[in-house]
Amino acid sequence: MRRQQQKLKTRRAIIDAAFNLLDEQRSLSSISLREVARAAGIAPTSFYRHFKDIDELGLTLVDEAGLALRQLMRQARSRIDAGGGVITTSVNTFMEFVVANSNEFRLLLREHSGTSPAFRAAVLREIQHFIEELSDYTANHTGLSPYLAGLQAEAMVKLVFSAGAEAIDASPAQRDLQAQRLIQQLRIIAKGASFYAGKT
Amino acid sequence: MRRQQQKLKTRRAIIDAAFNLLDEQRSLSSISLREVARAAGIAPTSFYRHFKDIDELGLTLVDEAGLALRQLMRQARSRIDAGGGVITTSVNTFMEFVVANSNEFRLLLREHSGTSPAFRAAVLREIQHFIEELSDYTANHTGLSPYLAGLQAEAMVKLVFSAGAEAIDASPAQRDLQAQRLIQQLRIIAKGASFYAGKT
DNA sequence: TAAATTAGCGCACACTTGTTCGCTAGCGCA
DNA sequence: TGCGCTAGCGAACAAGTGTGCGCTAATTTA
Repeated sequence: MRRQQQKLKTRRAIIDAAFNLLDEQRSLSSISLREVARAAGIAPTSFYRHFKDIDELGLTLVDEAGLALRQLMRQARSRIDAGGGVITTSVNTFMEFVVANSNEFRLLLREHSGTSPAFRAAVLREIQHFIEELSDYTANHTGLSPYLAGLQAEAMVKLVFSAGAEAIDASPAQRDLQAQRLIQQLRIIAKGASFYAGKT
Repeated sequence: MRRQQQKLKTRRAIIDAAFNLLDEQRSLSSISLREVARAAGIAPTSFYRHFKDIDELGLTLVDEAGLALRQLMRQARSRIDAGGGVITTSVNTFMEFVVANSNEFRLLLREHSGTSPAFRAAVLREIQHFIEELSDYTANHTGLSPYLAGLQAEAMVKLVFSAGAEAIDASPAQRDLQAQRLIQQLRIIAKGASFYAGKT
């Protein structure tokens, strides 16, 4: 059994090494197999024992990052149930994630508009998941029509991701300001949507 | 004088060649100097007669794309003055640009979240310009406070760019649907903002 | 007309890249 | 204990990269 554990361990080493390479200046398409192997402390050829491609590694990274974000949202929802505004709690949780897992978020951000169709699709799946969850939540809690809830959720998620993109390079003070602005913008959307719901 | 004209001509050839390379699968950081030179019909070393770096070429491309977009918005404003809804006209004009100049828009989109700080800053400047213009416009035409107008403009521009990112890979039918959704979302924001203006 | 400038080129160099091919050392099962 | 399996390695390859150097040919200037 110790054999498989060792294999999992170096697989983890590869993944972690790749995440660490994805800093401010690097993207998935710009890191090389050899570079990852070097950082993971293995020979370039050993990489193939764990991943068929560097693309396969990339998809794994996107999945891991998306999973981390999804887990975060569950955590945020539980906090909401414990009290506190929906919007404020969600935004603060999101911002915490962006700061604490900047490389993961950067990965999602870059590959969302990146050059690889497969990566783009993978990120889009994650975002769509996000929108659906938020849409269901607001439909249940506000009585908005499913269509309007979806419209609102889509707009909100897009704004949140957009704000996250700015926050990632900002100072803590700037980040607070951006969070405040974002919260106000989300409230505007919520008000606007409820207005349209009342009209129809 | 014919000497300088020739130089400008090959400079243009380089720029155009680079734009043509920036298709669905390529980004600024993934195109090589030699590749651009090959596409422009010159020797790799001749590239240096026109640009110091490939980064200098990149900044030139960002500037050109931003300029094209700005010119487009002027055109949109003139159409609005001639009649037609502000939101509808702007969205339609924007979508036309995305389709007609997909490589230019893709460039802005990718480098907005790309790996080069210089490119990111350049794109951000263009977007900020956008937001300011829209903010001024709405402040003048709706009587919203400058702060609220800015908040609204920022949210709108972010949504528009986000929608453009999706539209670029979509079929014409999908694009129409996305445009419709975007228009509704922008109206929601407008309504929400006016509500907040009335309250304060 | 003679001299100076310069856009463009070919050659060369030192690197980095992905991937194939045998090989070895050691774990896991019988 | 002995045998099979396999994670990991080193060498090698063909291809691509950025960039420095010196040259040519033609335009511009004096």
